[in-house]
Amino acid sequence: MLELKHLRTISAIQEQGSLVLAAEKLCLTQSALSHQIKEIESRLGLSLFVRKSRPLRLTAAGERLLETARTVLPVIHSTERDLQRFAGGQTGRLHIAIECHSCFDWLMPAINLYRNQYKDVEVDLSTAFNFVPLPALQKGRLDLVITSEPQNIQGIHYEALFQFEILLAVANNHPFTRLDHVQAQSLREETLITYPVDQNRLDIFTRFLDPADVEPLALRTAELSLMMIQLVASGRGVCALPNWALAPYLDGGHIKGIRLGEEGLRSTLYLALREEQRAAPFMRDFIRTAKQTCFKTLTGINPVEATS
Amino acid sequence: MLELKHLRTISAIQEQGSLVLAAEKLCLTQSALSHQIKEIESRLGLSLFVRKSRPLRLTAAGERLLETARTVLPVIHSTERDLQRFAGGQTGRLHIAIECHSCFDWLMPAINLYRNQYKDVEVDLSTAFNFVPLPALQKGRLDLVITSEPQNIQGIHYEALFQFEILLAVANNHPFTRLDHVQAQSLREETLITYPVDQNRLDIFTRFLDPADVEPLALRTAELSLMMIQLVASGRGVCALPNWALAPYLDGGHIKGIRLGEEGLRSTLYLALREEQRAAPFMRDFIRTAKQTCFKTLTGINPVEATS
DNA sequence: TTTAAATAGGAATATAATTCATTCTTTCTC
DNA sequence: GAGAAAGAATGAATTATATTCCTATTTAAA
Repeated sequence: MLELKHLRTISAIQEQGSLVLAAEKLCLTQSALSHQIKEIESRLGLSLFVRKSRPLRLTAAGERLLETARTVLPVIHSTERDLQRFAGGQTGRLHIAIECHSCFDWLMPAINLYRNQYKDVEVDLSTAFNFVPLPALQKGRLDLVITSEPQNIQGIHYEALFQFEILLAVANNHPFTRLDHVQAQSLREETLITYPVDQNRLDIFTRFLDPADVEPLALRTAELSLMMIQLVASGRGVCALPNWALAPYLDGGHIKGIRLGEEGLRSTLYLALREEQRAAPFMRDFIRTAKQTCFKTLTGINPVEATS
Repeated sequence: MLELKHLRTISAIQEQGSLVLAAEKLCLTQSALSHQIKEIESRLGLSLFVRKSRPLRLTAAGERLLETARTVLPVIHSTERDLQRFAGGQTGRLHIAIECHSCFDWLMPAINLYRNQYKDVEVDLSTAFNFVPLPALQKGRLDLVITSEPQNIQGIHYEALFQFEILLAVANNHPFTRLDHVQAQSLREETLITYPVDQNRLDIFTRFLDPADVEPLALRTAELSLMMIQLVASGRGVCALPNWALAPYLDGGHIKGIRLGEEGLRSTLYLALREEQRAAPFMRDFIRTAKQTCFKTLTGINPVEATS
């Protein structure tokens, strides 16, 4: 029934005082406005303007419509502006999922930095999934996934962050400290401490223990890497952590990091995102911020410039 | 660019979760919605929905648009409802002008009564004009004029209220009290008290003194009939007032009302309004209230049922 | 009363929205 | 994982709508 066109018209007429001027402002002919008003008036069954009067006067009903025009049109206008900012990639949404718990260490500072710059990008971080992250990313439920296992999914772009090695953290007085590296079999007699997540999401199982068909003597969980380190330092078990998560505690002298297997358990950490958002400024800037924060936060790691 | 159609569509899709259901709700085909979305998306240069997902998910831009839909659509809807009430004559505007100052006496109670019934009819009363009321009525600047001089103007309808006689109020001890009526010439020696308005708007001049080419000895003005009465009672002049405005004071015994001329200065008071508003409930009810209030407020007057 | 300027209206035109018929996707089920 | 079912996208034709052009009519000012 009512359309924005009518609000724009009544508003212009009221402003300009005549159909001729209003038409000019709206880039239409006087005739168009005349027809338009006649149409809406007959549809509503009332008059919006008092004829036989110049400048055109609004009736009570016309005033009511004008009031609505004055409240609605600015809302529409600012919506259009906002949408254009979305289109220009000036703003957007960042629903982030991490597969790697230790990533909190650098991700949080990165998010905080980024928020200063893009105040109205909605940043949201989730760790507990009841869904697999990469398909969720593809379908737009997520916008960014931090993963060390890129899968070849259509429309997903991976941005390499850095390479790292997963080390086995052991107490300073642990017999392993005399070895150059440990074999999977050696863990049969150890208590393994992990994050409280499914085993198939932990590299130590999927890439080290499972291939050798080894199960540790016992398992226990801890929420934070700091808690794991403390347990390890007091000799209550061993745990697998990325070298950069371990680094700050090695200096303390209570724990040591041992290579897992002859080759070491090496990985690259990636930011996964939808191809279509790759070029958007709000996304590019997040990627840049994330990379910079990694350099600053993590010492002793190997930055990667290449992109897969 | 944006149209209400788009807001209605995005809102329906979000509500129903699919194009098929949304189309049904909007009484359109699924194809229409699909085309519509495609069109606005390409015009904006962004996606509103994430494809490859069911139920359809909004993108960040889509959410922004939905937010606008949720604020704007209810406003539009209530505007449409209000306009339909205008069309049904349930509400409107009453800008009233009176040519007869004494009419305050019954008009004010009438307006107060009416306001209880029609809370959102905007009632406005003006007495001081820089314009002539009847043309202003015709052009919609006024909606109701109370006059005793109907003019034959196209599109104006007159509703007769009551007949009255203008009497000359004189002090109880005035020599005129012995006469059945006074001639215009008799006023040559009197001080005439009037409302402070132009003489050609006062019947005592236009219909009594001017035709006889008589000017009173002196003129003075008073704002309210009560003040005039007090001046008259204390012998400081005479004044012409409608019989009904005079009636309450005649009982007090301080003043008397004398007929002006042999025939008396008789008039009928009319409500003038635009023909097109004649049938509107809010107008009909005002006319009814006005008539009833006249009956109640004014004693000793002659009600008129006929309509010119 | 005349004149200049504005609005109203009819008919033709141009534009835009909708449908129909169909194809392509996604999701669900076995 | 294949097949079925439901939903979404698309192209072309159709329909509906809005706009223009041209002109008649009306209004306000000289």
